[in-house]
Amino acid sequence: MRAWTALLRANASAARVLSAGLEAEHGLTLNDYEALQALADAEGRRLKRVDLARRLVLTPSGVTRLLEGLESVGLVERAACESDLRVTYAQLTDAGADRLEAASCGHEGSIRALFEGRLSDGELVALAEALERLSGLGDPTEDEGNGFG
Amino acid sequence: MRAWTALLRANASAARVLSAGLEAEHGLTLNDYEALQALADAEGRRLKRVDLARRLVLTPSGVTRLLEGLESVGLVERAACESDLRVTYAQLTDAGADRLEAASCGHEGSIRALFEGRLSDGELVALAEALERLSGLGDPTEDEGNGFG
DNA sequence: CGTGTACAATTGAGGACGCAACCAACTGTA
DNA sequence: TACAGTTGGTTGCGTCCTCAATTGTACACG
Repeated sequence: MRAWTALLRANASAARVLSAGLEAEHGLTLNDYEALQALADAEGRRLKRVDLARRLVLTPSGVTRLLEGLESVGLVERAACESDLRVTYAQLTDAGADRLEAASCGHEGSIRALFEGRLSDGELVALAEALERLSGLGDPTEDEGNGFG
Repeated sequence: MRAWTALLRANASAARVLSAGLEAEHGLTLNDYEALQALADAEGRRLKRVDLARRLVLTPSGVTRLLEGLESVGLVERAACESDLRVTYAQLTDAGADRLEAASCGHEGSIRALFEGRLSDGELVALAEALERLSGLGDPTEDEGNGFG
């Protein structure tokens, strides 16, 4: 998760503004964008749908619906898993990578414009780190050595 | 906005857990709770609907629907404004104050339990302060001298 | 080799919320 | 008084997301 992702979650109105811009210019919602980015960062440009859900802080059903849209326009496709027939990978297509590439520059600029002058780089990092530490709070599956109990 | 409110916004799963508990025990969603609290804190225990919307980071239509529920169970009622016939106040009733009182202790305990061990008090304050500084980010009505521009 | 439990993914139903459009009332200008 | 522009509030509609239930597969255990 990039540094500012958690900050956007805390700021509904900022997220809306960004999402609207992204949608107008590239036909992507903020969640679409983050899904593409998660896939682009992943090994082989693909992720199990369950893992993508965790990464986006969505339920599996939310991911199914999110990917529906991305699959229908060819930015993501399904890929089978050889070792486990239950899992379906979400695989970033070349078109998806291109779209992400096209959107990322403007998007990151928008983010910088939003945060600039409000938060120093140091603060941004500290904040993101602290929020990161809280991520998964309240998640029933949270036992990944978070320095807890 | 209390210190942890912004932190909950950044943590969807934690917010869901709290909301579920609140709903099971007191019949209130997290937003219901925060609306009651905003009214309880306000002068005369009442707020213009527009102001409540800003406080809860909701649009006016969201507030209309949120208050629908609270009005239907008698926790909030409508009150007219003498000087401006357009405005309707959301007025906390005695029942609403009682319900808030009943819920607050357990709720704050739940929050403490969630955050405890992850964040020191100092970190909590620093984080909340920084998030506070970002609040309203992207809001078109943001011209309150945020050191921007 | 069946049988029970766990898990990935999807589907149907419903909730929360934003946006756009709307109405009513306030304000300033002439 | 007449009119335009702004603001408070509500409603219709669409979107996104969760929850609960379901299907198909994996894996342990007798």
